[in-house]
Amino acid sequence: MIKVGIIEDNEYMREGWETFIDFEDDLTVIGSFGSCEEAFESEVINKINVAIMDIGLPGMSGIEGVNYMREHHPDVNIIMATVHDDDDHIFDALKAGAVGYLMKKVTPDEMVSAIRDAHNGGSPITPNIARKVIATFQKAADLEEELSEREIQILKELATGRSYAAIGKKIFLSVDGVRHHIRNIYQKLEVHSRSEAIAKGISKRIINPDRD
Amino acid sequence: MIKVGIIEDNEYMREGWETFIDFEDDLTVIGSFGSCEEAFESEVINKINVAIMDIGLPGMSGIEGVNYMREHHPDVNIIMATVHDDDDHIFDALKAGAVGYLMKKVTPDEMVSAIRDAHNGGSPITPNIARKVIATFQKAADLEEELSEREIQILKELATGRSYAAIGKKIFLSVDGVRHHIRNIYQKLEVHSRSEAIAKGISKRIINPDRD
DNA sequence: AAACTAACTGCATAACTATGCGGTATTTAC
DNA sequence: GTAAATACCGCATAGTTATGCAGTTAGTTT
Repeated sequence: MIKVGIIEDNEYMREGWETFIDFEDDLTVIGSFGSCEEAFESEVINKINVAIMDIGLPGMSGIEGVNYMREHHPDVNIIMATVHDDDDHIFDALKAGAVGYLMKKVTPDEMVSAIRDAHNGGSPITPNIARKVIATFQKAADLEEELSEREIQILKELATGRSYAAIGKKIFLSVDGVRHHIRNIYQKLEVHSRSEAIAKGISKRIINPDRD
Repeated sequence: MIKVGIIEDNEYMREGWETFIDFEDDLTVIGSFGSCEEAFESEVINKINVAIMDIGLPGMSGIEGVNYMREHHPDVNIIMATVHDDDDHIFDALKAGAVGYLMKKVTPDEMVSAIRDAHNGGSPITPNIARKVIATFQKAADLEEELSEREIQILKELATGRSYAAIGKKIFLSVDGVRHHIRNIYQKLEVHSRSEAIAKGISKRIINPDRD
């Protein structure tokens, strides 16, 4: 039995969700709240398995609520359910720790399916939003010139904080040889400093410090 | 009618997929190949709407194939279907441009549902992989000390390439005042240079150059 | 042949970064 | 009162970065 919590200020929507979620054999709504504050004061907050969270709420916003939940009730899986389909809301919610993101016009079938998905370790996201999220992993195709393998290698080294001299020692070039490549990198990335090159290189998925 | 292409070196698997995909009213397999090279030489390659792509293929790998498709047939939606559930394969595939990622043990129902999802602008991903992908957006919780708002602001400025003096002018501090904060940032992030701070700040989702 | 390009190198120099050391002012706790 | 922590500031200095200018070598193109 998946225990569901709903945090949504519109009471008609809240009751509508409650009704069709409770209709499912394996789901039960154990708490339904008009605001985060109300939810956090309840006795059931730590018994919820999956929470459906609106973003635009009175008082504390849904995103702030996710931050709070992540800190105080980290085992609750939170799905955002909202009208906001802009990047800021999407990525702020994911950054805060939401595991799913649904547009409010989602069908009852899709909602219960999403709850099960989230409970089973998945990440239910409305399709066009999911595509938007996945697209952020794609290597940028809008650079006029691609960096060579050598340039990418050097950019990776820049991101580790190494000096030109240390990089040169590692790849068997003089300091000025390294600098020559770095000039090319800056030109291709249309930046003017090491800092900009690193930031842009990571943002455009040319390098990835977590995995390189 | 969604036109499907299959690129998979195991012929039994290929035929199995073909059979149940063709069984659907709205799906049809218009091409089935044992390798990327074979697929790219075919006359139907540019008619495919959704391609199911293995990663471990003879000759060109599936990920290299995605890179090629993205360049030559950018309208084809590619779903990886593979046994590899490690980060490198996942993120290399997404980086290359795959819109979906399925573990091979996926059920026939899930596969056809994924094809429709991808065709309709979504991003079908096996649940535990999707969760892993979404988790990369979460702000890191493993830092011993959180950066203050002021420190985050300064880190954002560092990533733009501004000098300490320019940053100080912007936020009404002396160069040495800025430097004082920067020392604190380095300490909290456990880094020793501007470059490392920027790379780590982006990786840990403390700052996001695309949106800041 | 000459011209062009890319990779590597060098030198000079101004600006910038990071470190060490020191300080003041304010707030909080004992 | 004292002590500790935080935010801001200052100075000196060595190391590093970025720019401008120049060069050599090898390969490719005209």
